[in-house]
Amino acid sequence: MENVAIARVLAEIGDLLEIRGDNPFKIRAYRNASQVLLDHPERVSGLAAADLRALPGVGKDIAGRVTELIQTGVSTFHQELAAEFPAGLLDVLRLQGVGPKTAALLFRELQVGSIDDLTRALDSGAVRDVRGMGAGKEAQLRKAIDDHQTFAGRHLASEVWKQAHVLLAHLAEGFPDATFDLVGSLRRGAETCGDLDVLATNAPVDVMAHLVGFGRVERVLGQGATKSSVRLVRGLQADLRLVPAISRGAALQYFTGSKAHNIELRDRALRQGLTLNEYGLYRLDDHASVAGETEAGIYEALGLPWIPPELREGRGELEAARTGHLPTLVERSDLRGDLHCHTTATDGKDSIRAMALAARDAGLTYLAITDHSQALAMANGLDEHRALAHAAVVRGIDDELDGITLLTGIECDIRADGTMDLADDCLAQLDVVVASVHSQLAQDGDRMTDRVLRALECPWVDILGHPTGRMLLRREPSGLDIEAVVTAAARLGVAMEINGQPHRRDLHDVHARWARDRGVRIVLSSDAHGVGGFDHLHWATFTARRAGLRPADILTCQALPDLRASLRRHRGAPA
DNA sequence: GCCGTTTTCGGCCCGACTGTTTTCAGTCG
Repeated sequence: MENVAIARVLAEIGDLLEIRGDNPFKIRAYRNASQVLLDHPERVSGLAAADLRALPGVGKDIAGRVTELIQTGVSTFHQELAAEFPAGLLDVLRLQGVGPKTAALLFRELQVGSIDDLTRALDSGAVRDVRGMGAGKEAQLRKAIDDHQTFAGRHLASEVWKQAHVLLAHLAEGFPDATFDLVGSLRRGAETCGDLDVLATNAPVDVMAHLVGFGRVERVLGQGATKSSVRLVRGLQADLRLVPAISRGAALQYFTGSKAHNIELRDRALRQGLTLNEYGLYRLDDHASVAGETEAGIYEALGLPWIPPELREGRGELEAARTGHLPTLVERSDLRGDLHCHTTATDGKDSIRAMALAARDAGLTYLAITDHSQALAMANGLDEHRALAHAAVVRGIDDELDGITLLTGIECDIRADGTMDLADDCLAQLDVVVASVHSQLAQDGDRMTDRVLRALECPWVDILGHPTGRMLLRREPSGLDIEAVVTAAARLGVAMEINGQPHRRDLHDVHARWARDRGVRIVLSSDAHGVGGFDHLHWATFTARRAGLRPADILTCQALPDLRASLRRHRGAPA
């Protein structure tokens, strides 16, 4: 059983307990444990009972439920809870403005068990007659159902980033002396965002009216003196918070999150006789302010170094900070080269020369040209003959360029049976080979794993490209057994890619951290298909930072001579 | 239900906005 499946059951237990009105701390315990399993890189079903218990937030009871799930595929506790309420009530719970009390009330008074039931109840006028409801609540529920149908789901971080900067420009135009900071999951470098969070300081209350007047606002969800929410075009919710300048550090900390990180940090504050909110850090006894103007000051007052936002996910970063084990994370400026891009020879939009100059402008000192191989006929993939001719052209252009070195290469398809799409003697004549799966992604897990393991055995494969094949918000990862692949890659000296295309971000941060810990060397790649594509390295860097990677963990942070020597073809398998 | 540099029992993060309730509960982030 996969971790995500176990985590889903635990989370649902939390939801059902909440509708039942159970102990809120018990509900939190199930949700905590769910998140812990989701973040855990190893398959929990393979853990010994003692190791399961050792996971933070997993105690005797939850460990028992997880063990039952692994052994029988179901949890009797979960089934008993689920039998108390219709399954569709959980959809009602997830509507904006509907919490456990409202869901339980609607079920109890009106037998609402699904969103369809709720729609009927609204149409019949029954909802407004329930005590505690009214015409306002009725309208709110109608809007929530409307939004649920139109705007279900999350948004790709790169899309949110674009909208964020248009919004920031609008805000700054109205209030040039104010400071606006992007916070929330976007600042933490997340892959997708549920909403867009902006913090304002040194601004008057009028900034809220200015937000509401923004041309891209479709609907105002709430407007107050310090907090407003709007729905922008494409369904993205934006929240603006206003605090005094003296509280900017505390507010940055607070609104950057994550929730799990903040809860842990507040807990730490309480144990030190302090209380932390978005305005500052205060002593519990006399409410004297201890810190608040800067974010680093908050952490410092709690006896910790400043923690980079990308690490604030409640995955042990506070303990690492306390004991002086925070890594010095890689930065975009540490990247010296890129080993994955495409040109007009296949499905890229720009020439070899244009790509080289763009890479140089992006601060890189080397670039591998890795067009597709013949299996990708749609992309005009290269056969052996064309691949070698293309390499000769790349070498010729390299001779004419200053300030950047071009490497020859290929992104070679891994065929469905695990053989490489180009002959060994062709691959051997190139500087670098990225091996990737592009077809038959729906293969079952065992076949996909065997396929990739076989490809890694090819001695000319230097890098495994976008290992799981996932497309965020579009396509699930393949059934690949990532543990088996990581183990093989470490043994064989094959590097694994963090592909920076905003839809891929593949490897995922949890897997990247795990691969690094097992001795796999990581490569950050743009997979650029045009001169603008080198921006993707920012997203690859975000993922690497979330994984806790340092420059020393990443091959493409090395200068070219060292990089060459580190590639598998020159280094072979580690001893 | 989990957990312990005060604790194996008694805690468990904190504040803003909305709608309806005339003093606050529910929801959200």
